[in-house]
Amino acid sequence: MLDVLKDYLRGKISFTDEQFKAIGDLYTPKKISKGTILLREGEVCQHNFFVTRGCLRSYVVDKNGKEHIIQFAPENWWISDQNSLLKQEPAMFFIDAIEESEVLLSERDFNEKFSAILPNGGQMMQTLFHNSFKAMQKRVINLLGASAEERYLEFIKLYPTVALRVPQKMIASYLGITPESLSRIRKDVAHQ
Amino acid sequence: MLDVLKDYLRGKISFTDEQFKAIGDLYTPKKISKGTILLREGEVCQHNFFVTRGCLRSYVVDKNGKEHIIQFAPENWWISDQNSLLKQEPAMFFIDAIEESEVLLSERDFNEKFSAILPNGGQMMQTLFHNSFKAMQKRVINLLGASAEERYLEFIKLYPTVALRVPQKMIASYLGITPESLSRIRKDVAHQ
DNA sequence: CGAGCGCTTGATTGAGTTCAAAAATCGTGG
DNA sequence: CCACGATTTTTGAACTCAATCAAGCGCTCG
Repeated sequence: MLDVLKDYLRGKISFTDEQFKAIGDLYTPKKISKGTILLREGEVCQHNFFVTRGCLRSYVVDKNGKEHIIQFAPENWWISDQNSLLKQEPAMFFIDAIEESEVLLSERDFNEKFSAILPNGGQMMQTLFHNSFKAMQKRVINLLGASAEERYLEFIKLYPTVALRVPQKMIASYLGITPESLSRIRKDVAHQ
Repeated sequence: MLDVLKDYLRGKISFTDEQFKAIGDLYTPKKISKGTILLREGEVCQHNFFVTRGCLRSYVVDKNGKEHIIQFAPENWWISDQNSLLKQEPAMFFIDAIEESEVLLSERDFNEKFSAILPNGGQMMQTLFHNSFKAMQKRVINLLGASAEERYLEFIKLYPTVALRVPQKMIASYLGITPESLSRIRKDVAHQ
């Protein structure tokens, strides 16, 4: 499982085998069976998850019991409730596995330890965080201005692999529409 | 104008008068007249703006020419295109003044200089950034799950002062609805 | 003081929801 | 490996919330 992480990091930052060994020690590998809930709303998040196989998601449950998916995390993505993890506040959302998955989990102090091993490690983590922020901004812009169909097309452009392996009702939940609407949109799109 | 910043910082971090003097030197005060555009989509953002008087906003213009407001920044708020500023990439949005305003503008290297003056300065800036991220997440959740009326009520709870001084069509633009709809929602809300 | 902008109100339209039921797919145990 | 039950997806019909189009009112500011 660590080799997935190694390949991922190669694209972001340079490091020696020794350094990577030290980084590997910051992670605990774990198999997660489909459906397992790793974090519940209200709990304090203790881990950051790097997904090496399968797929996780984060989501909220609204007052009517409806799920709204915030993020999908397939291979090479990380996921957690950043705010809860860093400030040790109650989490805003749930995290669970939507496929049989394998993750590398890291602790709250990961960032400091990572920076101690790799001088630009802090820089890199910050960049990743900025990217998340930018993605979230784009999503707001999309929700404000684009139709359901446009948002769907945007989604499959952005997450082509996720779009194929995830149940449609979850994509609908991510887009903020009903599964019925997504089904109809897909029919329209197929007939151009 | 610097005393507004001083009061603001007092609530976040402790510092001596000397330190504050050094911080003040990182900022350039500027009067901005209503309607002035400080950043355009596609430009590279060079400044972070801390608002000491008036109100700025950031917004995108979609393919149909419609504006969608991302953020309001009244007194004691900062605003910029973080991503553009830090990575020197083209900005995603516009920033302009919706009232006669006064701002303190800081350069790209502000964070390092600020950290050099105040040991926990970097920590503080990071916390502010995390808060922005959390706010953006909440907005996504709201857009996914709440009705226009619920979003409006949420808005006036979160920005009671902004709700009173900003034109309604801009609030509508922030909420992702038309001015007509907002007008009707307000009528409904008034009659309970 | 008039032109233009912002807000309101009304009538109509339309995108997406809800409810219901059938069709397709998945997963599990025998 | 098949069969059966459960879940997911599709389809249809009625409905609803918000958008669009259009007109009128009231400011303000030039």
